[in-house]
Amino acid sequence: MSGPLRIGALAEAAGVSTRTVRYYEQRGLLTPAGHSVGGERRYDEVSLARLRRIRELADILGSDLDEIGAVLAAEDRLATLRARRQAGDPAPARVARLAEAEAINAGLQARVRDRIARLQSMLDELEARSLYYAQMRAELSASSLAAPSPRQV
Amino acid sequence: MSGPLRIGALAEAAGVSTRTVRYYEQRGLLTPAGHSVGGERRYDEVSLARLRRIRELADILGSDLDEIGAVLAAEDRLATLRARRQAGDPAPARVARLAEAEAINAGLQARVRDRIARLQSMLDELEARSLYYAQMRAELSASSLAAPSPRQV
DNA sequence: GACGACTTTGACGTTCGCGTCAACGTCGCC
DNA sequence: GGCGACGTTGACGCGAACGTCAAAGTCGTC
Repeated sequence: MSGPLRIGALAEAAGVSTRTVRYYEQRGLLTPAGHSVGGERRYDEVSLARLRRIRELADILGSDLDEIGAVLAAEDRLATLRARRQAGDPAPARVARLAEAEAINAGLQARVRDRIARLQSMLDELEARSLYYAQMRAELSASSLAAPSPRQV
Repeated sequence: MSGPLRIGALAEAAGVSTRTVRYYEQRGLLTPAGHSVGGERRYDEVSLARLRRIRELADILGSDLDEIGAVLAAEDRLATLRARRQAGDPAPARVARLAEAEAINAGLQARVRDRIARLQSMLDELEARSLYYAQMRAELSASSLAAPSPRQV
């Protein structure tokens, strides 16, 4: 639908500033789809999707642009591998691409799992205390049944 | 065992620089246990545990000292609630403390669960693709059985 | 072709989380 | 009480991830 975007429109669509867009370009995360004759940056739907993905990753992983860049690079590589797929493709090539894709996917999974594991260990401790609190609560209500209220004795 | 620590010993025991220790103090995360007559910072085992906890949280949550501070504050509050517990304690007071502790614990759990959820959603996608790859691999090996190798035909 | 809205590059400012001097004082052991 | 190791405050430096302002050019419309 919507054609080429100027930087302001792109930025607004993604909820970031134009400065941020330019900074991402400087850091190699987002390249304009093209340029106008006068030299203005032009973007498209793909740019927008990528920019949104960057923000999503920032939300998930934290705003470490280097790490986001690494993840994006991995995802890009997966995309090109997918794009290379064609019907009359020699089997060995397909096997090789599949192997690479699986390796990249495994790498990404490892990154994410590692982070989850750290958080999970913290959550485990919190849940353990939670159980302890539940037990305390049970004991307290039991004792209050034994001696419901000072007045009632 | 070991008595009061000077800043250098504390920092080394925790694997950080003395600058970092002073910065944490400035940010309100770590207060010295006391001071020498001459004005040097003195720390103890509790300080060391806290400093290590700060680094642990940084590892788990990322190095946002404000958030780490918030978590520490919550944990501190839990600690003082625990410390207030005594034998001949009126039941209502115990109930109140328990309720507050459970609320704080729930808040911390919410924070952590939220982060885990984000990461988990990303992991889910990766695992989905992983399954897809496995299927591709199965199909490929099936077709290679049908026509094992070009040479064998 | 003029006008207003938008962009460009460049540069300086800001907040974090420290690293790194500098100039001075403290500790504790001989 | 002297000496070397260590600590104190203060200040500037640094890379990250942008915000902000200036001077100039571009875009599309009237």
